[in-house]
Amino acid sequence: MTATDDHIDRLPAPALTRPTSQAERVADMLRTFIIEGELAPGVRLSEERLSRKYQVSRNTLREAFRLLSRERLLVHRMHRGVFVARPTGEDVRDLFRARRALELPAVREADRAPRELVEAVGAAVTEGEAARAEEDWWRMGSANMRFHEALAGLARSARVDEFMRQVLAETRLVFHVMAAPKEFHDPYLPWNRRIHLALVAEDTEDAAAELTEYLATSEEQLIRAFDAMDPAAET
Amino acid sequence: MTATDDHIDRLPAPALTRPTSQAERVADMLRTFIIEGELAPGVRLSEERLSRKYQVSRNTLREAFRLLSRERLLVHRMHRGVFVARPTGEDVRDLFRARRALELPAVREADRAPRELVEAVGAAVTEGEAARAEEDWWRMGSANMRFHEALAGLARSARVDEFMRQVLAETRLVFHVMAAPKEFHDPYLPWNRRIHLALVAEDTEDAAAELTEYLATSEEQLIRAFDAMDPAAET
DNA sequence: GATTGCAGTATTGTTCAACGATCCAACAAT
DNA sequence: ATTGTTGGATCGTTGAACAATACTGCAATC
Repeated sequence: MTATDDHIDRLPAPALTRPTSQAERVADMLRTFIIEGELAPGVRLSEERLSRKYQVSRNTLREAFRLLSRERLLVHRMHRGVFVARPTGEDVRDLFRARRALELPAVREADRAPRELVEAVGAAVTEGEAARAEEDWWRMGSANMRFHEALAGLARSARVDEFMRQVLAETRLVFHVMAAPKEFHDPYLPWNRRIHLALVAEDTEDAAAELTEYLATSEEQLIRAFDAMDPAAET
Repeated sequence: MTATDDHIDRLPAPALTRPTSQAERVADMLRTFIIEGELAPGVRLSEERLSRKYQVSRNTLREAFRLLSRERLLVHRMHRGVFVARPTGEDVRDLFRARRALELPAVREADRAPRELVEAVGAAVTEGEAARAEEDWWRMGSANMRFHEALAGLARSARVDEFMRQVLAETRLVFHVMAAPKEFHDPYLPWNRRIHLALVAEDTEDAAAELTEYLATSEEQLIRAFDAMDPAAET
C-alpha cells in the first residue's frame, strides 16, 4: 500500500448498491401495490397468474411471497394460497400497543439523542404541512408515517427501526380495510408539530403526554370506524 | 343450527394444530440447532448437502432459509449462500437498545397488566432457580430468556412479543459467538427475583430501576467479552 | 329442506434436472 | 506485489411434472 492510495479513503462512501435478487424485485413491486392499495386487503394472489404476469417462475414468486408474509403484508394459508392481509379490529389494538411501546420511550429519551434525529422529526412534519397545502393526501399520509418512524428512530436501534417500519406498513393497510377518507390524517398534523416543538424544547415529558393523547385518539377513531363496518365484509 | 349443536360450543378449544409445511419443519430443526449452538455462528449452510441430508429439495430448503433469515438467525449473501449469523459488538449494543425500548416501558406499565402476566414472570424466575440448583446451565439460560420474554409480555402486544422473541434468540447467538462460560447468567438470577418482587409489590419504578441497572451491567459484560475476543476471528 | 357423501376440478406443495451467473481460490503474467 | 485469467463449486432461476389438498356442485339421504 503506497501513499497514493489515500485517494481511496476519500472516496464517496461504501456503495450501498447491494445486488438484488429477482424475488426481491418482485416483492418490492407487490409491496408498493399493497401499501398503495392497488391490491385490496383480502384478495388472493394466484401463483400461476402472477408468475406469468411478471415473467418469473412460480418458485421465484413464492420466494417473494415469503418475503412479504414475513412483513405481515401477506398471509399464507396452507394449500389455499397467499392473501393480502386483512387487519382486524384486534390487530388495530395490537398495533397501537406496539406503537406505544416503541414511540413513547423513544420520545422520553429524546434529550439524549443526537440533534439530527430530532431534526428528522421536524422534517417529516414540514413535509406533511407542505403536502397538506397542496391537498396531496397520499403524500400527507406518507409524511405522517415518516413522522412516527422518526419518533421511534430516537431510540437509535436499527432493529427497533425495522420493527417500526413493519408496524407502520401494517397500519397503512388498516386504512385500506375501510375505504379511508383521505382527511383521516388531517386533524393530526398540528399535533405532530406540537410534539416536535416539545422535543426541540427538550420537554420530553410534554412530548410524551401529547403523543399519548394522540395515539389514544387515533386508535379510538380507527376502532370506531372498524366497528361501524359491515361485519359481513370480514369474510 | 339446532339446539343440539351446543355440544360444539363446549368443545376443548380451537385446535391450534395448523397444518405445517415441510419447509417449516426443516426451519424448526435448524433453528434448534442454531440456538443450541450445534451450528456455530459464521458457518455456511450448503444447499446441496443439507437438502440431501434432510431429504428435501433445494427449493424447499431455500424456503426454510428464508424463514430463518427473517429471524436474523441466518444471513443471506447473494450468490454465496446462507450463513449462521455472527453478531458483532455493534449488534450487541443494538440488541440492548431494543431490549431497553421493549422491556422498560412494559415493566413501568406492569400495574395495569393482568395478574397472570406478572405470575409468568415469577414462574420464569422460579424455573431459573430450580435449574441452578441442578446446575443445569442450559436450562438456566432458557429460563432467563423466558424471564425477559415475560417482562416484554407485560406490554400485551402479540407483535411486541414476537419481536422480543427474535431479539432474545439473537441474544442467545451472542453467547455462542464467544464460547460463553455457562456462569454468564449466574449473577443475574437474584436480580431477576428482585425485579419480580418489585412487580408483585406494584413498585414499578423500583422494578424499572433494577432492570435498567441489570441491562447496563449485562451489556457491559458482553461488550467487554467481545472486545477481549480475537478480532481476527471476525472474518 | 338441510345435511351428508362423493365426484371432478382448480390450485397449491414439492420435487427434479438443467443452465446461466457469480464467487472464489489458484495460478500465470506483468 | 499487483493484476489478469482460468476452472470448479455453488447459487439463482427456470419449467415441467406429480402429489396433496381445498373448493364446487350435485346427488343421495334423513
